[in-house]
Amino acid sequence: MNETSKPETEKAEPLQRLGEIGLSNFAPYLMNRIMGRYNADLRQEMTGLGLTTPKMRALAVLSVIDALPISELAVYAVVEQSTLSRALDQLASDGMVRRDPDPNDSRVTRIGITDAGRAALDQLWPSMAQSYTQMFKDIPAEERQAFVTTLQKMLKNIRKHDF
Amino acid sequence: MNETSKPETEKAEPLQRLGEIGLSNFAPYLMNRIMGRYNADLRQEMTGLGLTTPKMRALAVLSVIDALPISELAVYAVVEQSTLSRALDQLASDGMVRRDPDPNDSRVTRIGITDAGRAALDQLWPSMAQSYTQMFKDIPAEERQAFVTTLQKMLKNIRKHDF
DNA sequence: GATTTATAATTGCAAATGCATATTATTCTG
DNA sequence: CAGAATAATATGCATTTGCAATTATAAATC
Repeated sequence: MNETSKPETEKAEPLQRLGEIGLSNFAPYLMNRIMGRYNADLRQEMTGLGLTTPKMRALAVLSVIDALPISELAVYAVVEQSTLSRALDQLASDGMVRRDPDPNDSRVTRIGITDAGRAALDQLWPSMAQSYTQMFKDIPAEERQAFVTTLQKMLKNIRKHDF
Repeated sequence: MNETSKPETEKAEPLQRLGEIGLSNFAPYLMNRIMGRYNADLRQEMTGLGLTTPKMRALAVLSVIDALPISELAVYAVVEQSTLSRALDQLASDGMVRRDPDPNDSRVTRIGITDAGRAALDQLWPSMAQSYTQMFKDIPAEERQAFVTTLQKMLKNIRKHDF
């Protein structure tokens, strides 16, 4: 049961259909399902803090990598650029981020997280950590590690940017 | 490296922060990133077929499990019930699904996929399969299998329903 | 170095989304 | 079995979203 004979023609598998694979064996389905739950659970918490998913994601990324150009932040945060632009409007008016003009390229605006931004994220973090814990309940450290390693490979495979 | 000493008090780890873990080691981040890319890539294809993410997801689920009540379909498809309701309006008027009253419980409507629905999904499937292939490029079968197994455990851990 | 091409960010707008609620049907309780 | 609690679906509405177009700057080309 490996890639068998085929010499040049690459794979000639007859393109299995979803029904044959089954939802519960189709990784993208499972991942969407899991992240749907995770994000929905978090949304509740966020609402209380006046945050939305894009706003939270921006803050989360900035807490790790500060002073990113908006276009890069959009990639890291997995938010459409125009959506992010508006999320930043709100975050800025709430004093959670700053828009700093890039000194070298006046097209770019770099986003900085403020203390208030960090504080908001700190308030949310326990919920995120809790969801994380729940998600990996009874999954041993070794398996978690292998899982993350696979995810990293997958991201490399499909990302369009170098980060 | 197991759950160690702690008797009653559960875990006493000081709650590592995201900055310490790093984005690229935080599974939920990676999963969101990967699925964001996957979904965005697919959206382009879907637009050509007059589909949206909720519509496509409904069709995909129905291609595997037909005649689901709307509320169950919403769970499987990872779409808000109200959003799904409207997506089904469109699918129905495009002749891709049928709304069949449940004979035993007149509150429920069961959704059936039509030939046209299957046909639309068939048209989309190559793109989905292609994204899938790309995503798992150079990841050996064994590792893929382990990955899916972990995903299945995770779904069990966080889902709110029994399916 | 003027002109074309590419990149960053914002914004207008139509469509999609999620929440709360309404509506109808079912089940549970006493 | 009447009345209350629960469940399934649809809908009103304010907000959010994504796409396309716009504006402003930088880089490339001739």
